[in-house]
Amino acid sequence: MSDHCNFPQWLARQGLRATPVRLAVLEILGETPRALRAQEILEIIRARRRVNKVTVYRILEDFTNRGMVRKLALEGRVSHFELACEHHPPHPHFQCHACREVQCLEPIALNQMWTELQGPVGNRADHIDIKVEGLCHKCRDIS
Amino acid sequence: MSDHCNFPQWLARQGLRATPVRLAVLEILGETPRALRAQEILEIIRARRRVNKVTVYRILEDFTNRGMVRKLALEGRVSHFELACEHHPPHPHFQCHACREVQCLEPIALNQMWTELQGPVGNRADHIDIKVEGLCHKCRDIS
DNA sequence: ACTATACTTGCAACTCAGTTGATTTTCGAG
DNA sequence: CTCGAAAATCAACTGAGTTGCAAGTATAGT
Repeated sequence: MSDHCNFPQWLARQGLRATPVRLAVLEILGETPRALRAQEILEIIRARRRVNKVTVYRILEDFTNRGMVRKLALEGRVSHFELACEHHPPHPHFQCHACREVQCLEPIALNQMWTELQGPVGNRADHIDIKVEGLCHKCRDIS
Repeated sequence: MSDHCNFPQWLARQGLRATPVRLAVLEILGETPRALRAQEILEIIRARRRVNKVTVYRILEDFTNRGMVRKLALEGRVSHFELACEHHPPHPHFQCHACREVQCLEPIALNQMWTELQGPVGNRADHIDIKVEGLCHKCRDIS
């Protein structure tokens, strides 16, 4: 995904220290072409170093609040995360109901839908999430 | 919402007994013009009669599997539910980030987006979910 | 360097929506 | 009535995510 981003610099601009765990979270999200669950991120980091899950959850929460990462509510209990850097603007997602993986789709013109969707007069829309469910090509080949 | 539906008949067609709790779940979802959390449904039923939460969760799960109810994954841990009867076709949702209530928006032409969004070649899209986040008119008035 | 301070991580215990399995109750056909 | 299936209940569990606090680590000021 966005290997274009300079993560240490990004952290510095946010007034955050470039600690190993924070860098690992950003790198993992940057390397993976799909949205990841917190637990997946945790496991990938643990393949390299010892980390406590609380640290990862707190970093993800912090990044989300700062708008560095987007937290997606795509299915029941688990959240998915993806980079929210300049090279990875908001876009629709595709979740396979077999493998549960979340692919990122190409961004589409949201502004247009925006006005159509505002609903009850007086509501202020801040954000649109589009999720497509189906069967991905990998799972389709298997079955 | 859909007071048009004959719930006992609907249950019969599904081969289910029209028990008080099942009817209550359908009536509550039918009366409320927004998607409800399982816990809200539970509390509303409990205002009328004694029920175990497991019963409500199992009924909601069963209805969801039968396609009588749609289960929405709109935010972290809690699911929202809404009737999926003929008078309540799929549609976008609006969630207020202040009161967390979920309003139902008017259905829009999904078929058109469908083809645009399929993403990687070979993926089969079965369903589209659109969620708008923002501030509802009620919360807007308060602030 | 040296300490004070703030920032970061770790640990253990907790929360809470939702689930499981086994048991009891209720209902409807015969 | 009564027997078997469907439905509801109970208690105990699951697991992603949280909380509070202690311990460790980096940074600024002297």
